[in-house]
Formats: sequence, C-alpha cells, structure tokens
Amino acid sequence: MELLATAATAATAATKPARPLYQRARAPSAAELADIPWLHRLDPIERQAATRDLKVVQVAPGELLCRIGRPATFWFGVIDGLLKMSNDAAQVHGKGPRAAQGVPITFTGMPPGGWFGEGTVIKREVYRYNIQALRKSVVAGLGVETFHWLLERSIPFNRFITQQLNERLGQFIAAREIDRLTDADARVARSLAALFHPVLYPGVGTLLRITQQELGYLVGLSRQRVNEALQTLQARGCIRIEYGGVRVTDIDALRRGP
DNA sequence: GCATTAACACGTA
DNA sequence: TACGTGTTAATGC
Repeated sequence: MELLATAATAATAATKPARPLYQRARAPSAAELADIPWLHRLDPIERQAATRDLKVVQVAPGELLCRIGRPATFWFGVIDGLLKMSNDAAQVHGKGPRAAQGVPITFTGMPPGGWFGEGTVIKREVYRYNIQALRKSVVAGLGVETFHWLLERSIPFNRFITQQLNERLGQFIAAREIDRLTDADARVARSLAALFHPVLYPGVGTLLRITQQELGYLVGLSRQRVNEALQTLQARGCIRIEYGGVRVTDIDALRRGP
C-alpha cells in the first residue's frame, strides 16, 4: 500500500492539506462491493481474497491517483465520481506550468464502474499517464499481487480482463477519430457517447453526472462551447440536459454524430 | 468565422 | 452559500 502515496495538487493542497491516500483508505462497504462488476464472477474463495484486499478511498478534486513514472501498485476502479486519464502535468485544469514532455493530452474520462491500470499492472511497469480526479470521487484499489493471483487462477477474471482490454482498444481507436473531427458538436457527441459505454462503465446508466465544465476539460473545449453543443444535441433528441449531468435518450444517434 | 475568456443573472443542491 | 447553467460582450487566431 505504501507506493500508492500521492500528493494533492498545488491548488488543492492550498485549500485542504490531505493525508496520503494510503492513510485514508478503508474497507469497501457492501454497496460499494455490489458495484464491482468482476467480483461477482469469481468463485467464493477468490471473491473472499479479493474482497479482503480491496481498499477504497475518497479523493478530492485535482488529486492524483497515478503519476507518470510511478510503479503500478494497484488496479483501480471508479466507484463514484469522475477521473481523467492524461499525460499532462499535475496541475488542476491547465493552470500552472505545462508538461515537460510535449502537449498535454487528455486520453479519456473515467466515470463510475470503470476499471483501469491493468495494462501497467500486468507488465509490472510504471504508469504512463496521470490519473486525476475531476471531482470528489470514491476509488477502489486491488493490490497488484492479488491481481496477479487472480490472473493466474481464475478464468472468469481473465475473461473480464480480456473483454476490458478489447473494449478499451475500441475506445482508443474511436478517440483517434474524435481527435480528427473538426466539428465541435460532433466531438462533444462522440466523447459523451464514449462515457456511456455499458461494458467499460457499467456504473453510469442513462444519467452521467458530469458538469459542462468537466466535459469541456475532457473534450478540450470551453464550457460555453460545450453548452452550445449540448443544446444542439438536446434539440436533436440525443440527450437531455440535467442539472449537473446529462441523460442519454438515443445512444446510437449520439455515437453516429451529426 | 469560430472559439475563447470574462462577466453577469439566475436557479439549484 | 457555493456551485452549475445559460447568455452576452470583447478578444484572438
């Protein structure tokens, strides 16, 4: 657990000097365990071992769960909230100095139900991206040793991981297309559709809790432009704008774009 | 042109 | 009260 240590960003540290993650970690509640999709596929012994090893922690906006270059110690899952996976510097919302190694890129958002980091954990390498909370979130972690133990002995677990890798590969292929889209409305639509992926993010359902500002950070647009795009999508019948979130009404239309 | 930042009013948690 | 939304105005590439 010791290597999970990460610091709050400059911005959050100024307001709330949080203790390190590993000091705040606690055992998951029954409700939290129920929302972990792979847990139910294990046999009783495996499930017991996994449950014993699982930790959950609440993270503040801007806090980092993974830092580029740190060894992978946990496989993470979003219980609640919203994270972003990026290669940018450990700064909140682009303030402060930029990343030393090129243009900051947000790879993807991580809504509830999403599990990530298995690629790095499998290879026992260091993280190649930062994972940062966009809002107050609850994150679960499974230790790397338990992860490998499950990978060695559980076929259902292997199936889950394979499916996970496969679906996310599709996500990143789609993300490359989205990056090339010039139409801002289309980019918002496709990025939004990605966050409603039922396999990768089963915790989302039809209502995604995300502010227009947060969506702007993920897509790379201003809040005002995102608002405009959402209005267009709503008029088209793809979504319904709600306070602090977006509800999909036509996921296929959202994926297709304009 | 199109998107961005800044600013403001207004409504909601 | 603090935050999120919707809108307008000024500015930049």
